[in-house]
Amino acid sequence: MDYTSNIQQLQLITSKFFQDEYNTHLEPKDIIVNVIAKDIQGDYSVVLFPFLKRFKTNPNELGDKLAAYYKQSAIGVQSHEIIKGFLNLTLKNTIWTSQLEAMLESGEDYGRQAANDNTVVVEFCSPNTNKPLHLGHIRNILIGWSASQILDFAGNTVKKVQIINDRGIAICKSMLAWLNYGEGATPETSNTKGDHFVGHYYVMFEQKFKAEYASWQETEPGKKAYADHGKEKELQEAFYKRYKNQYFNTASAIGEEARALLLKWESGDEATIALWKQMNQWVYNGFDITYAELGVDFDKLYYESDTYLLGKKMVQDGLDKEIFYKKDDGSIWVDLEAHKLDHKILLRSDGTSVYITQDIGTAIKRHEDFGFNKSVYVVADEQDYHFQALFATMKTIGFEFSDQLYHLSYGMVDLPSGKMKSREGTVVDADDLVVEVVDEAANAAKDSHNLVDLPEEEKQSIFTDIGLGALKYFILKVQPKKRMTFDPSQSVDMQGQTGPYIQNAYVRIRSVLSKVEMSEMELSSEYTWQPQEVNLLILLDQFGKVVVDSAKDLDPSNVAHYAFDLAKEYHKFYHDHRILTAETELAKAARLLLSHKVAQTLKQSMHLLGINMPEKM
RNA sequence: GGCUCCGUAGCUCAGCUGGAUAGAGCAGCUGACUUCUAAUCAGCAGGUCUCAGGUUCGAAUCCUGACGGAGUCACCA
Repeated sequence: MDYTSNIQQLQLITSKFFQDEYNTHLEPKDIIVNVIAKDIQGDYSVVLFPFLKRFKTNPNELGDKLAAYYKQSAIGVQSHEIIKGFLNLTLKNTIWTSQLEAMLESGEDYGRQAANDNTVVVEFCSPNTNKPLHLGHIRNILIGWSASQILDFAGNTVKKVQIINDRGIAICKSMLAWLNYGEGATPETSNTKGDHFVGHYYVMFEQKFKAEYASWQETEPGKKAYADHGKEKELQEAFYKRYKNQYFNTASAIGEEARALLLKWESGDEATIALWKQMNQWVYNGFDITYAELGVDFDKLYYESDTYLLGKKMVQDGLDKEIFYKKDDGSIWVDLEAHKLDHKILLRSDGTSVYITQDIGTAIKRHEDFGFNKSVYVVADEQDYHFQALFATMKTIGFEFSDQLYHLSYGMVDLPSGKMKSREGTVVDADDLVVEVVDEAANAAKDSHNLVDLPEEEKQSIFTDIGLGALKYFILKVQPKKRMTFDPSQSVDMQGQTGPYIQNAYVRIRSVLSKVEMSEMELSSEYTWQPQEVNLLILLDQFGKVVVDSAKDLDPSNVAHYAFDLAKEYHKFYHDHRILTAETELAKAARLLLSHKVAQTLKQSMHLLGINMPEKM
């Protein structure tokens, strides 16, 4: 917890050097210290260029002075070399021993940052209740979960929440289809997972609607709509695509029915509410299974049906205070031009709420509940504008905490064939995907002699860890803001830069450690660390910085790449060095303890990604 | 069209708060298991960092502009 990395120490001492020698204050963090590039002699390098002009000196003079200063300080510089403006340092062997000792002392908490007073709310997943979760939700969930873990490990108090969009026209569509065609079926009678069950009726509604729309296009009113409203040179097909929503709201019989159901819901019609509750419950039961499969949970759930009224009230208040304005048709708007945005509708002319209305209510409730220092919304980048508008609206209303709202925007997931389109049935279902990756892991393990004797249940648990490890790592290794291509065949790869590769490094270590009594092992300052061991120590030393940076940027991919680098370096070390039959007892103990720390750090890194480590594979 | 984001090896991605010769993995080709777990390791090959200017000791990284791709600009969410 109070571990200070070598780079931090070098920065601190260098800052002190400039204070002592030049009577100038430099922020330690502004002093550039790098891990040395491969193929160059040394462990760390200090970049001298930035100081040369300022202190009217040259690299050799400054470098020698600095090196001399280091040598009398605690950092333990063994030797130095000045090359092209870089001061390259090799640390004393004993520094590595003492650093590893400090790491071991921190145990599982190595890398964890001291607790601060910040509460961070992280919203993620936030599904609609009319259909099952898909690949897009999976990226969302994994990013949100991992960001939460990282924030927690970085010292914050974290609250994981979601807003469930449980009301509105979408769920009414499913309800209507069930009423008309369900014949009283339930998830139990049809032996279907609840969310899929409800989704089935949603799809059914869309199909019926589509058919109705197609035949309407052949009727006189349908043709007339094209003639009247079609733009010049607009093809029929394009027009009808554009006109679909309007048709739904004005001419569609089935649309009329759905909207009538929504009105009944809003007026609190008992039977409608009961059905709505029932269908939502089916969906929640289904979601819960998916969350459990993915290994995620939430601290608090918000429901749109609970928050939209507060949102409406805030809009009314804002109107009363003339922060917002009303158009002649009765719709209420906010002018966000001061924020370089547009005008945004807050309430429809019929008084019903739109998306942003409930988001206002939700933000307020959330602030009341947690008094957060930061509230993070994990939502795809297609909603970038929406969140700008939401935050600006909150600011316009006058909420101080509006500056603490943050949209963690992530890119949408594409398939190799292009965009996922529900209409074309190319959406990858979350549950199917999980089954697929776990099957693939089982398939890859069928020849493993390490698992043959295990009970079936234990094997299944390992396959789940590995399959999910592959899937989660594949998604999390990409920076959130980048759009990513999801190639199903690549996502189940278990070789190279993958989750299983990292898990394998851990498993190898665990296997070795299981053959000795670790409590008898002691580090000795007599042992001279080998280059590959120093490489591992350099990586381990950086873990805290990785945690801090990842928390600051809300970027799990940073942790993912770190875990891979560490695993890769370990695999190499493992290949080239004997551990249990090391040259000397000193070497054996040193390597065992080093391996132990690597295993712990790998496990912790993967934990931050929401990935479990199996003990065998 | 306005605004926002992205553009690095055949493919998937790092590196981006400016630092040394731009890195991994996959795919391709060569090798290494009677050995602590080969889901591993080593090697070969693969680049105009989209392009053009600018800033500077130094630019994949910062700025400007172009080109290419995506998103958004709903009384949808």
